[in-house]
Amino acid sequence: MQESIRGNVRDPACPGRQLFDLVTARWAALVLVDLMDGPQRWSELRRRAGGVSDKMLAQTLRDLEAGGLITRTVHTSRPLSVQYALTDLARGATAALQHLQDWAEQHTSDYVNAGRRSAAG
Amino acid sequence: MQESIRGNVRDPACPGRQLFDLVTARWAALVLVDLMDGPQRWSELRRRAGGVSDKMLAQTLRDLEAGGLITRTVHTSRPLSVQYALTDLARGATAALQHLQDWAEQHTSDYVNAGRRSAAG
DNA sequence: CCGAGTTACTTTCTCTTGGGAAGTACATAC
DNA sequence: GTATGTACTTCCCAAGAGAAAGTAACTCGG
Repeated sequence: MQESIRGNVRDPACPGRQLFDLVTARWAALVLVDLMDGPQRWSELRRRAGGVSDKMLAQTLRDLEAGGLITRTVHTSRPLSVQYALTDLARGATAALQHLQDWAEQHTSDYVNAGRRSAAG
Repeated sequence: MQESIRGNVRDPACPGRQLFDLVTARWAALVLVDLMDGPQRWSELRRRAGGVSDKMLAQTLRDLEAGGLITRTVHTSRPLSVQYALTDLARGATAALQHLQDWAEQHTSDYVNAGRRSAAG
């Protein structure tokens, strides 16, 4: 059994905060949710994340792997492919991230309307 | 009744994606969860966010207000105080963000251990 | 009235970060 | 040899983030 060390997200020096920053990072959040549909390759992730650059995808993937949230598997097949998959550790985070995405998609209209408050009355 | 326009977080041009980026922004996520405990003042938020600079807090707060996620109320009392509070729109997001923070705090040990994989065997 | 302190920001300066695009390595197809 | 495809890496430059000082309105003390 693991020690029940509870991190503190409010403390910038706590690793728990780093973990929080890691999963809420600009591209990490998108990538993690994409991976909920199953393991995926570089090119798939790049397409689905929508707007990510090669450089940022590589960096995001490496950070996520270093943090133990995803695994990287190289398949030395003919054109060479690499698969990325979620670890068990990541599951809880992706669930919350998925809720956040659903919320954002469902409330898109409210958000757009909030930006036009001056024209509302 | 609102139109049921569902945003698409994968599309970088969709306002739903902007909304997602807004709530997952570095400091916005911390501030939104802090505000779940009730309306708070500038100095409170600054203390609780842990490590945010004045500039970034101001910018985060303004972005959040512009997006309709928080309200800003000025109390022209003696030393001057400004209170920030969540809007109804923000509620769904803060709930998910809270889950994410809880997850990060609960799995801090796992994260720390993942970073030491080379010493594990 | 003058200076010090408080709160809520704004501005400036500088260093880090992020995006775009080209380059690399390996293999296939022609 | 040239073009295509996958999975990255490197370089350059502009946007962004942090530190710290400055600002504005008001109060207290002398």
